Amino acid sequence: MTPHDVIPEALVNAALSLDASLSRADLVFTFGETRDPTHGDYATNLALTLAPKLGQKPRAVAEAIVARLALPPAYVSKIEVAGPGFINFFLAREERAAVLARVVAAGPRYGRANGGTARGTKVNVEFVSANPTGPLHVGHGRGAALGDAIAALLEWTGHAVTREFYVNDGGAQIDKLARSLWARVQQCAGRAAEIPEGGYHGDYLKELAAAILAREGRGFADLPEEEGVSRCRAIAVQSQRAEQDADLREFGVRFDVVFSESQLYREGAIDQALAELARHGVTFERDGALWLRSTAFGDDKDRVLRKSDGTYTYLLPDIAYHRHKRERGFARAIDVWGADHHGYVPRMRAALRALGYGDDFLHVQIVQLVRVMRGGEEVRFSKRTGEFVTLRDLFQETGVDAARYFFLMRRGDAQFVFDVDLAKSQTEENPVFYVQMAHARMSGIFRVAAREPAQVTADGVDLGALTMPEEIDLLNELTAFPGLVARAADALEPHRITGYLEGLARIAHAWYHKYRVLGEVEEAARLVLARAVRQVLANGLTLLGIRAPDRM
RNA sequence: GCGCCCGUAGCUCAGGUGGAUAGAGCAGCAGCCUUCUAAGCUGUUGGUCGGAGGUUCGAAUCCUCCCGGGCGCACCA
Repeated sequence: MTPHDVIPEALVNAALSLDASLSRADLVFTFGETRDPTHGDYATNLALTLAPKLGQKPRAVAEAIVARLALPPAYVSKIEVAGPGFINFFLAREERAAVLARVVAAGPRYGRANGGTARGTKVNVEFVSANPTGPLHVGHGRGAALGDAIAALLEWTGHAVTREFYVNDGGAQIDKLARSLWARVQQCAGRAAEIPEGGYHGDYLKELAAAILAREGRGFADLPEEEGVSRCRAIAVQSQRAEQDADLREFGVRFDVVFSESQLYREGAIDQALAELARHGVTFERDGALWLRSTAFGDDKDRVLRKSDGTYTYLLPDIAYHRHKRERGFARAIDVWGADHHGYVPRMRAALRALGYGDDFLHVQIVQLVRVMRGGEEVRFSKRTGEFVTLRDLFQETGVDAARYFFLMRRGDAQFVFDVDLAKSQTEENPVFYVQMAHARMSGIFRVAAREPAQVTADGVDLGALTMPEEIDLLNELTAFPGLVARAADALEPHRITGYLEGLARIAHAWYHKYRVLGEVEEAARLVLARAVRQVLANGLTLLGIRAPDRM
């Protein structure tokens, strides 16, 4: 039980006792850490929001609530009504230090939710989902880090999460890839051949073509064109998928499910989706094509599902895919998409409405494209010209930890400039090193003391010895962590965790620099504090998929 | 033209779903190593929250309009 559980509960009970007509739904208020220590440790605006409903002055309501507040004995040292009607709580010293016992007891699980409303809810997080037409670039890396962290946040708050990768292995892009590869095979065999219009010019197809000829023999180039293209298609998809998987694995991202578009065709899911849309009466024919009446569901124009040439647009398999997710039992589907797809959101949402799904089923998290800076200049990349900044290039240069951290330290929907030089630097300016260094320093204390952090507990230790301002700050920060994780998960915003870690690391560095642990009269208490700080730094980093090293 | 995202210190960005005097980090300036990592710490300068209205006890946050940037508006994916 943390102050975040205890005090709000007491507030609710006190408020309800004020007036018989009040119900829990009337009590809308915030409770949280204060920014200014003179306002105590925690504050609530309950009286301010309640006053209009009761027709009384906020400060009078606040006084009435305080008078009826039933908190455990010696829980707070002071409660005051301040400003326009805030209620400020000053935690008793023993209660503040009690967080250390909670951290020690929970260990790597500190910050995970162990109860609540959405326990075990099945959530599907689909991310990266790069077409198998080439290597992963830095934008995919950002999506990978973000999707993985969002999935982790949901796991930490008790959801049953499936990490999923969708492979577009049908459609025109793959056809172009296959024909581009076939052209490279011809060129490699010494024949004149052109990369088709809109095809792929990258060197990786040259290398793949050479490998094919080496493996299959030069007769491969003599196959009839359609057979050659067909075999190139299978080889190209398989090869690109294998490379993407290898990159992702090294980047620390693992998927539970890799789902192929072709599976939807094989299972008849496309036709089923089409039939269900027809059954809902939301399709119509015009100009030889089959359309979805998406304007009836918030889209700004109707959309083609089946083109006049009989083939399907991308929308239909995508509808079938999300219907498939629903039928697999997921209560929510979170899709992490690149910014270049954001115009696609309204029609997807409209399609799911047409199927009768609630708007809370699909959440599309847009991830803005990444610009890469090195040596003060922007590094350009383009699939068209074959010039790449691949994800692999990036994390091999900066390290996986730095790359992941950088991708996560900004909101996903904000534009982002990746400073390669900063990510590589091993100084305080680099936030990931700064945070990891704080963890390493806490570890260093135990190394010098020749003690295992796990063996240091709060049992029998006088935690009242922790009285310095930095120590009070640290205790408050540690207390705030579980609530922060919950809010970050709710908002699907991992960058809140990096911000928290930098703040915690800052105080930890200041504390470390200013006070000694070993050999001081406060040693026992400070060792417990160091252990708890180390644990929470590690938990936050681990959640984000970043290592917490014991030495740098 | 329409839609979505964004505009906060010189720079890069936070700002807990409307709260108290808008915060960090870099950069700048001034300091700190016989000590568990100076791979660090301390102090300090710096603001018309793009602009104008509105909603209310209270707005960086919500609404409207305008300015400026990015992206998207296919019988492509």
